[in-house]
Amino acid sequence: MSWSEERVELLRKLWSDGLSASQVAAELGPGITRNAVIGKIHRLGLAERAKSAAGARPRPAKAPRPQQAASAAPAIAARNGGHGGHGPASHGPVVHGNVALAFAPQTMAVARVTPEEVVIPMSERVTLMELRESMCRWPMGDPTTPEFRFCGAHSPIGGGPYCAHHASVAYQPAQDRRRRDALRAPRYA
DNA sequence: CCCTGATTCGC
DNA sequence: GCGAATCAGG
Repeated sequence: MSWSEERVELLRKLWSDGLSASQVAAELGPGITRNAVIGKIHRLGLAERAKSAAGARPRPAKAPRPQQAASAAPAIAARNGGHGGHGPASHGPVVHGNVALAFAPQTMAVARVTPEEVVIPMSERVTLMELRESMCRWPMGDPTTPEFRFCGAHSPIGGGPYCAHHASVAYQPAQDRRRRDALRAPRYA
């Protein structure tokens, strides 16, 4: 992998946009590491960035709290904390089942915010390369375009795939299944 | 432990 | 010039 003019140009753009070195590396594709980016940045003399970008939070750590549905989320974590099975594959289905219980009739009325109503800025979303085990895997955008991203918020739901907010929608009760499925599995022409 | 950028130094 | 390894820090 060499630094073609194209790559350097993209590097300059993304870096000046305030993306972190690892984020830039992910955008440039496999074969370009965070270290490679940082090294190049220094060689290009781009080390000093505008403070606005440096002070900003490049990390997608905090997703906006789902105002009311959040109260149901801890119940899910509590339930999952107790059993023995480890590893994503083993507890996935269990999470699903327990969540259905967590959203008992008295609590499920609160899950009225859809993912589309919660604005997660592009800068906080993550690409597949940036997605970590600890991040929310909720897909955002059209997967057939380069703009496709994942939510990326750190998922507090005991080892589950989604952040509290998206879990609240993903696991809506059966009566809302039609709307839920429309949100989860959009068709792309 | 997750991440950040900075620096060194063998290639 | 390049970037993995390492460092110092949040």
